[in-house]
Amino acid sequence: MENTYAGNFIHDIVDQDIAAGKTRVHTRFPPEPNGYLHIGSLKAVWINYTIAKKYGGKFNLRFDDTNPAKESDEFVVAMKDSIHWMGFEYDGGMFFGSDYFDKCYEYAVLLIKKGLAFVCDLAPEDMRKTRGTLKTPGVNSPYRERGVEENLDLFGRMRAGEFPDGSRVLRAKIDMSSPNMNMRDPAIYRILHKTHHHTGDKWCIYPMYDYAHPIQDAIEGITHSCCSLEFEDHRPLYDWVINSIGFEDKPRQIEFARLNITRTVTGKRYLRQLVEGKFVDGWDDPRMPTIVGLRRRGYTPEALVDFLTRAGVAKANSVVDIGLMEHCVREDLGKHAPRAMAVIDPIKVVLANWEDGKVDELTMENHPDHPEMGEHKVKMGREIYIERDDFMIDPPGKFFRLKPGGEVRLKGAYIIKCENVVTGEDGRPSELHCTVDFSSRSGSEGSGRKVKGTIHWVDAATAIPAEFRLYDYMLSEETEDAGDVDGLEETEDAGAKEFTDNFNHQSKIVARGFVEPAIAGAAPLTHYQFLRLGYFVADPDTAPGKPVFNRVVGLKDTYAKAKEQ
RNA sequence: UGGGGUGUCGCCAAGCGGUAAGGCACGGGACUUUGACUCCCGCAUCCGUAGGUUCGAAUCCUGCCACCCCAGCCA
Repeated sequence: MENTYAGNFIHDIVDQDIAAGKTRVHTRFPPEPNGYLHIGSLKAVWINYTIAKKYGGKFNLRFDDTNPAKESDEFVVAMKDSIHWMGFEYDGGMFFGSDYFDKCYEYAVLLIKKGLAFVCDLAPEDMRKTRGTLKTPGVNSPYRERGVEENLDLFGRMRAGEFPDGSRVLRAKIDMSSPNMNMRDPAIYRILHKTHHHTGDKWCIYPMYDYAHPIQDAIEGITHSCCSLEFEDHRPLYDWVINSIGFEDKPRQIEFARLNITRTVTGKRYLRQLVEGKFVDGWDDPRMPTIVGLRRRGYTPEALVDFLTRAGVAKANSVVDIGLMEHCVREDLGKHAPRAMAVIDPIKVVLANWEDGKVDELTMENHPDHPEMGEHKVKMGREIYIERDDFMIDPPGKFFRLKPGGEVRLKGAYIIKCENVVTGEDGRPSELHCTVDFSSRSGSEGSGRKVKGTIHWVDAATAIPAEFRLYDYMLSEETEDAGDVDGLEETEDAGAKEFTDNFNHQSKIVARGFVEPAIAGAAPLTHYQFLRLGYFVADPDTAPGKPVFNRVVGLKDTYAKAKEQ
């Protein structure tokens, strides 16, 4: 897509590096496999992937699995699938942070020998106490000046499994009075007797992110390591590790603002809570901002990339209106989705002057702007269904659709006139009796006759019952954005409670109506525009003869809007 | 005076000393066998704020204000 959208400051940085002599570009996406890929993490994939492509470089996928307590293969597989579906090819290869555990260990030994790391016996709470506060410096660990030999011996025994979890750590020896908390002798290895999803029981000590990440980047030859803003403070430590170990090719960390979207939650912790608490039907529930969820909701990779492109990349914290994301699918689907007819909330219409048993066959275009997409046939008999909303017994103001004594065009068929309304026991109209103007048949001589409104319909005799799942946003309008929710997390329980209270519990509605036979057997993930109803996608739950469609986005209904005011 | 960041239209976001791009949203009009789509047109005398430098500043300098991140043996 041609883009007149905002530039990307990271490209400027890479341009400068190239001008300064850098000869290649290599990026990576390093997720921890502890959840499903969502739109927020997709931004990171996209940024790193796009930079590699733009500069003819390689892109790696690397699972950052340095904490066996939180990771699993289910998530590895799921994330890979989502990245494949998006079409982001990791031509630099797929790796695991755990592939480098041997190297990490080796370098740790090197740091000890250089006098840049030491084994600390402080208990976790004592380490916290001696770290100081944001405004006061910390104090040196009593174990800080341990000799190299003793450190080597202790570290070796940590690895051998001689000590229990939490009893000791390996710390980088930097500066306990640094104003940057990350530099106050951070732990770089901890003891964790836990089976790793990838290395099994080979290790009982695991490197910390701040130590392992720069090593992983350096070993893979990464040149530009793009991550989110909260790691800015970690960059000095990242560079410290690279320089202390002495890597020749130094990767460079660049930070960008994460993606926030109104009425959407992207913190993995909260998403997990929705799944585990059964607030949604799973990680692929269409209300979820996961890639699998968005896919089931009808988003296409093209629409998602377009959205990320338009939202832009910058360093200012921001919340993008979800309307922009919807605009992007709407635009994509508007071009490619075939048009078809469905009725979600049906009311029966009997065509009084239609000869009993007569069946007409009408031709419907698949797309008004793309004749090459062809057309399909629709049968029509004496009884049809129209949308209940398309009829009003006592319409206020300008109402172009069907009303008593009024005329309306049935899309692709005839103009009908409402002669009589049958009222059901509940007081609502239950059936409409109309007469057909046979001379107005679409495509015929008389089809030029204009009436104010045109509505969609399905043939009662041949339409197939279908289920329509209408999904709303996960957060109500009052809860403006993810930030509102993330701000609640002070205490785990209070945050959790308040978050689930905020979840939009009315966000899934199931309607039962009809679709025309031609699309009843649509393959999962096939898109349609059901005319004014909006864009729909065939759900994977669809079974033979039992179509299920999810709403992607509705069309604007300016009449409905005017009515509200 | 802890440190690190960020502040440009309702929401994103360009701009890098020469006199405010673009997208979404919104408003108006044209078109229309769905009031959608599409197409036109409009939409910041102003860049957090107060000063300063300059012929000239959103862009440079200084002070202030606001918001975000950091005290995990998480990532």
